[in-house]
Amino acid sequence: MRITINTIAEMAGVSKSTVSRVMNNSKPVSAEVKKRVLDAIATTNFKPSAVARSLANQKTKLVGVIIPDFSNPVFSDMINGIEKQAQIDGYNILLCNSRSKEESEITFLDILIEKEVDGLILSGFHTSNTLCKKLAEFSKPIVIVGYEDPSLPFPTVIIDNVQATKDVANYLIGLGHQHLAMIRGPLFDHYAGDLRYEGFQSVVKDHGLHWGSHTYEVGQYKTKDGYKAAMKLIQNYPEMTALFCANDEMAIGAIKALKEAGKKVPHEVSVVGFDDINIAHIYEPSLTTVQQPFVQKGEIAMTQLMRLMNGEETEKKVILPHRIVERDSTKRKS
Amino acid sequence: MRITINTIAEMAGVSKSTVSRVMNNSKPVSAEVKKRVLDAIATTNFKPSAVARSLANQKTKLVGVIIPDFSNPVFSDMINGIEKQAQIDGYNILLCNSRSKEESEITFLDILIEKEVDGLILSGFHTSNTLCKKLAEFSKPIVIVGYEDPSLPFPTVIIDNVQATKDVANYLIGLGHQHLAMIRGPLFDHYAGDLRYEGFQSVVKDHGLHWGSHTYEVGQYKTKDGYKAAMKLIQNYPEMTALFCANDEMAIGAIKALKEAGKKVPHEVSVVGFDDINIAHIYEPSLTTVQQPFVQKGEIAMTQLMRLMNGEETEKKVILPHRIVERDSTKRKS
DNA sequence: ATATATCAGGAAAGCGTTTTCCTTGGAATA
DNA sequence: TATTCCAAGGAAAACGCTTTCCTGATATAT
Repeated sequence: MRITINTIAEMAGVSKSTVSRVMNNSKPVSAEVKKRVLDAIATTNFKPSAVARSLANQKTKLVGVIIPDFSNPVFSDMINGIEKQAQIDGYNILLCNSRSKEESEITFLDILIEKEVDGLILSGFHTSNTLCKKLAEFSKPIVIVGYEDPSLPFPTVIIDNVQATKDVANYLIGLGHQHLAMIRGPLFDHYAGDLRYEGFQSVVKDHGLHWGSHTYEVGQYKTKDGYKAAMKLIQNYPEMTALFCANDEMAIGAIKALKEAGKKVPHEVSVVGFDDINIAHIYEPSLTTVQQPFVQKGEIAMTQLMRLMNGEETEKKVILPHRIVERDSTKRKS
Repeated sequence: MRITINTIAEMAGVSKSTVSRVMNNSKPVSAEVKKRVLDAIATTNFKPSAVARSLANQKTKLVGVIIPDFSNPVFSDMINGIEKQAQIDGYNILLCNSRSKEESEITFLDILIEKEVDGLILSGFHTSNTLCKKLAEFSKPIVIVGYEDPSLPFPTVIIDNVQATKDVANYLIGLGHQHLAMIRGPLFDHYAGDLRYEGFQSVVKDHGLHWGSHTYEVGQYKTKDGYKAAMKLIQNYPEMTALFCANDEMAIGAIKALKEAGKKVPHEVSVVGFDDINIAHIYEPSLTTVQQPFVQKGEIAMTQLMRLMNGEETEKKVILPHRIVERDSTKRKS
């Protein structure tokens, strides 16, 4: 026989209402009765059922988190932040790895709705009509983290990707480089592919430097994409002395390609990455890159969500700081 | 007003029992009635509440996963496997990151019990008395993955750490090395610290080679630990030509130290890691290491758990294969 | 002294399902 | 034709809590 609130009520010789009141401090209970109840709870090691509790008060203390890939350290750091913050208010996270597949996103969304999570954190999402409709129907708080989606009306936590890449361009130009190239992310993706290109290219053009279809390539953020793209750039744009990659993995692939092509990094070509994942400072040469606060991103997203779940207001958009971390893969043009 | 099973029942002009039967195929319902119900469900977009369902049938379709660190790629791969498998039977995972803190483990365990998860996967745990008691009280299936704990009576999924490290020793000796050293993990930890030392050292001794307190160091699995430990070994054991590290991160730290000390890898010293994390093949020199199937580990752990939750039997211990991946950090002794 | 407010605690309804136990009408059997 | 079965579907209990509403007793105000 399972121990329930009734067991405790009987043992303590009170009604279950009283037990509930003791557990939740929801109404005063005389000291003497309270002691009897607490004793009964302690001796039986009773734990109230979160399921029953959720049904009764229509709160699950669960938040759903949908991310595209949690092998990616970028996301696991973020989840770390989310989880850390969630713990404070006793929330648990229901983690869903969509593997960037739209059908998974839909399936997971349905599951999370059925599980009646109290809120949702989205991080990389195919914004189809089906999805938008479902998100709209889901009448509980939602926060988006890591990317912007103008078609979605939810609070967002991001960094300023355009400004960050402008900074990179200015930094490289400041080092005396005149022939800049870029390996950008895919077009129309949600991982800031366009934004990061946008900023970089605009500064290069503003300085009247060389820019055209042969000065950049597109990659899918993987090491091998960086490698391939760099190989092409070496061919098409041999004057290049500085290369900016839209994430660190591609940057490392690019460095590999440059080495193989006999171009020394940083002596002949400076390379800059983006994200500052762990490997960036371990690799040799250690990678100059744009650092963004992933853990904090997760923390703030969760904080925002908790505010919303408490019925409070939040800013529509939080922009977190980024900074360039200078390491051994860049050097003043000699 | 919320849409519930009652709404559907009214719309279709049937009792809620019938609606439930249609949704679960739990009893035959005439084709005509079934259609009315399904129509009502479709037009209202009704989703039954998982909470209410859980309360009624005493199953949550949730499994708890407690891991010590999910920034570690070793664990995120495993979670990937767990999650992938869980999806098949419609289970969701409740992820708990204990950050290796015993109090967190206890707190999470309590939470998971309250949430009435249907099963538990443990991966790295401080086996205190409190914890053991709680685990015993939790009367639902538990599977342990990644480490062995003789004091716990639960099914386990692991690799043969002792054999793996024996293989490494034999491999290095086979390459002609006579002066082997090791950077081992902490004593008494659950991440195979002792086991990995055990196997390696026994083979070295069996071959009558040099072994003593100056031929190995202890590290906490981080890059900087590997670096420091290697520095000491270079001092204390300058004849060393082969170094085995209990994980890849320490191996990379060690290579850094060796380079700085002017010892070329692999020409003067061969280095072997353990785990084959992503960085191992990206680093230069790429790292010879022991590969273990993390994703599969997670998958199998979850499969076992699902069997148990279905009341089926499972093996007490599953041992997964490992293999040495030979890369550029090792070389025949010249 | 009487009327009113305050307080602790119990009874019962409600949360949204599933499932057991009935009822009913028609088909199959005697 | 009378009896037995069976299938479809409804009523109600159950799951384990929270919360509203009520009661009776004690304290306060008149």
